[in-house]
Amino acid sequence: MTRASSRRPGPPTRTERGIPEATVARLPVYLRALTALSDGGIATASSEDLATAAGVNSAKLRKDLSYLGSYGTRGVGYDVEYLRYQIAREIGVTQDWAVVIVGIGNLGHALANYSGFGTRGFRIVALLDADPNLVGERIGDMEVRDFAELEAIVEADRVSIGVITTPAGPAQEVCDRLVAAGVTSILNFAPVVLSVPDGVDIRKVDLSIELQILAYHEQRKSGEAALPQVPELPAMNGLTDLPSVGGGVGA
Amino acid sequence: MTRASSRRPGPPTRTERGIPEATVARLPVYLRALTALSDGGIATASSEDLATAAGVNSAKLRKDLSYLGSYGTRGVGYDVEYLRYQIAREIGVTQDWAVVIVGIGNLGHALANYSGFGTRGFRIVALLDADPNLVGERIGDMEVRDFAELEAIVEADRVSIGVITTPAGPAQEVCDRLVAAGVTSILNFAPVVLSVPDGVDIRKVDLSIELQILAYHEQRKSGEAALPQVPELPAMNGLTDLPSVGGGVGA
DNA sequence: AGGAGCTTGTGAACGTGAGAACAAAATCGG
DNA sequence: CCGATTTTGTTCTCACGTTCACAAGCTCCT
Ligand SMILES: NC(=O)c1ccc[n+]([C@@H]2O[C@H](COP(=O)([O-])OP(=O)(O)OC[C@H]3O[C@@H](n4cnc5c(N)ncnc54)[C@H](O)[C@@H]3O)[C@@H](O)[C@H]2O)c1
Ligand SMILES: NC(=O)c1ccc[n+]([C@@H]2O[C@H](COP(=O)([O-])OP(=O)(O)OC[C@H]3O[C@@H](n4cnc5c(N)ncnc54)[C@H](O)[C@@H]3O)[C@@H](O)[C@H]2O)c1
Repeated sequence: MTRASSRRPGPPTRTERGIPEATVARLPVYLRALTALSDGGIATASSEDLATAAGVNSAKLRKDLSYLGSYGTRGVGYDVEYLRYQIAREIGVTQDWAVVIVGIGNLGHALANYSGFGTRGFRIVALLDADPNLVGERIGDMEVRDFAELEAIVEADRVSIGVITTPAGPAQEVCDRLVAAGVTSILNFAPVVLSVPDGVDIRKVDLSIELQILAYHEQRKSGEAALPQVPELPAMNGLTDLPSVGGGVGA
Repeated sequence: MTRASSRRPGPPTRTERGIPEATVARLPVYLRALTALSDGGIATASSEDLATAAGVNSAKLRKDLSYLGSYGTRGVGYDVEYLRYQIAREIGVTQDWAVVIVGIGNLGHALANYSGFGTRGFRIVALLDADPNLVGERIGDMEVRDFAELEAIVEADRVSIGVITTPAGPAQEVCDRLVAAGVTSILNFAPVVLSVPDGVDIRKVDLSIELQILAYHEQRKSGEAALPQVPELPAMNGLTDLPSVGGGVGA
């Protein structure tokens, strides 16, 4: 509210260091590309190089980077190490974030075994499950602990990120417990829409949805003019016959 | 190119049954919400009900559904079963799609054990891995087969969707093999940017990126006015000193 | 039969994102 | 030291996505 109250069509009125969501979502990709270049011994890279490595258009990449500041050198390009550090700082992965995983079944085990976290700014501090048969099991150098310990762990380790890999049924309940315990960011793998209060960020990873999106495009590739234009299929009749149960869904 | 070549501000010139990507990405969510309502014995639901269940704004939901046709009844709402069928048909999950999974490590095992596919329009026809020690292992009612069998399997089972859960290193090579074998849609879990020819769709699921996006917002929540405005940090000096290795990244 | 009350489908306004294009800045060769 | 060359940072324009707001259409009650 300090400046830019004129509300003119001008530039999107980026709120004080506010970076567009679309850009935020690409920064990690750039970060990874830079790390790869760095590991390959490359010290300097142009926006074209980086864009290729990240799989985006170079104009977009330059504009994205311009939100962070002017970290390139005209006529030369970007210093790989320097830019990498700046992006890491902007994202917030120069420090380590403590993470808990709830629901150590198929997927939870896979995540627990995954080594790619530590190297990327995250530290798994606890594996939690409600099943007494699982509690105590060792996975790598960690041990599955009882979900009841959640609150104590969140407080002790200053956990701000929680990962939900329970079945869909208990996911909302688990989510509520996480939020109540003080977790303010949640990554959800369960196929449900979780509701959280303002101030809590939530992202979901949903395999079925990804596959269905692929299926849609796949169908259009093969189908094209194959299917009858609009099948005008089964019973639209059922509707008028119904006693109109409608209305009350959930809340 | 048939009609609407006037290029006027008018409606987005939806190409013959072309549904906006953003809408396609939400249809699976609606489908799931409808299935839940259906299982709950609800026969009719308003756009408001559906929107709540799907976690979106009701105007958006109505507009999304309007791309499929007019399947609702004014003053009443949508017939749950009927709409569910129409969406499933539009996405293409009234038929089953054959899927292969390549790379049966931590994540591949989890996916192989996951029961949520069959019920959603997908059928896993093969689990493939290059590691001879894994080949032959039974997972559920399937057996891990050698990656060399890929081409035969793709042809025999008309596989159009492939899932990559190998490490990042071999992912591009695996991807190329899949494409060469005839797979035209790929879901990639490896943290690399895969390049594919036109006509092949690719989607990625990237855990680290999701966590980093959460971290960014998390940092802004806690930080706000805590950090020094622009740390103006380390060596931008390094740049001018360098022999300017720049240029040749990859290709 | 006619009007009251809902709820859909969509037109229009607004906001965000992508990409082309170019001026400004830096290097390098002469 | 100057002009050619390279590559960034930014401006402008167009496309896409979201949300509001309301007329059209349906049901139900009187
Ligand atoms: N496995 C996959 O490949 C896969 C793929 C896509 C989506 N998913 C989704 O991910 C989630 C987990 O899948 P999975 O295959 O690992 O399931 P799973 O059944 O193997 O594991 C779920 C775990 O959660 C635990 N749990 C249940 N209720 C709990 C509670 N209230 N508090 C704490 N822990 C609890 C269970 O004890 C179990 O260990 C599911 O929602 C599933 O739909 C899984
Ligand atoms: N495990 C996780 O939770 C997790 C999380 C995020 C991302 N990922 C990514 O998913 C991928 C798989 O992870 P993971 O933990 O299951 O790894 P993993 O090492 O356990 O499994 C990889 C499997 O791929 C097989 N493989 C290797 N090269 C192959 C080839 N050329 N052809 C066929 N198969 C081949 C290996 O034999 C192995 O079985 C990785 O790219 C990883 O970065 C994993």
